[in-house]
Amino acid sequence: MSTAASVPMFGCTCARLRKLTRRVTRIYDAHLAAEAIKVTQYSLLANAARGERSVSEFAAELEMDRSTLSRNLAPLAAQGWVSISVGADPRSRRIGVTAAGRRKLKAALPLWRKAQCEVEAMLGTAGVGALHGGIERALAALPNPSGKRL
Amino acid sequence: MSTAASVPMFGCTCARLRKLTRRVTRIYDAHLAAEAIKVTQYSLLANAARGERSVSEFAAELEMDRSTLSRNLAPLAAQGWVSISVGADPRSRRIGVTAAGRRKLKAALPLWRKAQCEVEAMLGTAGVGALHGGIERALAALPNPSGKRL
DNA sequence: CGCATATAGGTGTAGCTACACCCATATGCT
DNA sequence: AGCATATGGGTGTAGCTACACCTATATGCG
Repeated sequence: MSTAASVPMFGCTCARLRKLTRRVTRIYDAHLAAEAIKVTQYSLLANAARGERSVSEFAAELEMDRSTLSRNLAPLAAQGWVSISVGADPRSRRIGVTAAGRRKLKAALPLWRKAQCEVEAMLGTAGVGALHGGIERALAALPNPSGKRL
Repeated sequence: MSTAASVPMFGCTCARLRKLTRRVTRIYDAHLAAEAIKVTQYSLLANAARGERSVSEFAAELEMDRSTLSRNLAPLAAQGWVSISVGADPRSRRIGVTAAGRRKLKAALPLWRKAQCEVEAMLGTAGVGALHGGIERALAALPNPSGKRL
């Protein structure tokens, strides 16, 4: 019977997701504030630390618009945490982490860990498992919007 | 055994969540673009249609900063979709939907539905159930950051 | 009544996000 | 070589998000 069709069965998936994201982001940011870094920046920095890449490659991994990534990198570069150098193809840029960036990462790690633990504690082992399961499943199932090349 | 403690067990919950939110938001926005409205605005409008409320009440329900809500309402007011009138307490504002707002809502509903159905189809009945379950569970379990009153 | 405090909402500032479009360089084809 | 096209990245514009702080009005108490 496939329980009818998708309408008031649940609320708007997107809205629920955004609401949860707002909450979770606030929790992480509250912890990371002591190191004056936001969770979005921390994630970017941690990701950049996994190896030098071009803006496009980086953006593709994060599934973020290239222009968004460019802009998000700007404050990190301004702080001297990431390096942006010209690649072999002079149009391209190599995004990497600086020594200061690694130090920042190291300093922020325990704060990130506290946030992560706090969330997991509140959710409970089963809750966090269910949430991550749902997220991973969704990330695996949802392709990017049809023709769009972001 | 409680599978160790929260560190590399999963990636960063916040980052995963944000990534999924980016993807899902793009899908909804792509569909709603035909009516020149974003999913965030659609949600706000639909929510406003449930009855006139003050900015604070509205913000509390959405768990959104009052200032964020104020700003997000501005474009809707500019389009003439929501009304912002002075309440009994002259400091307060009553947020409501206009006739044009209801028309917009009506016009956008099928587009929203298409987006919702598309996501559900891609996730599958089980997938969407798991995701919503995880989200609802998390929303129920996570309090707002300690002392913060947003 | 008059003042201290609390509450409602907005501003300033800063960062995240994306689409449309642009410029520069690379690449492929003739 | 020369030109069409593709690719890498940035800008313009617009909206979402939140914290710190401000203003104005309401409320409570002596």
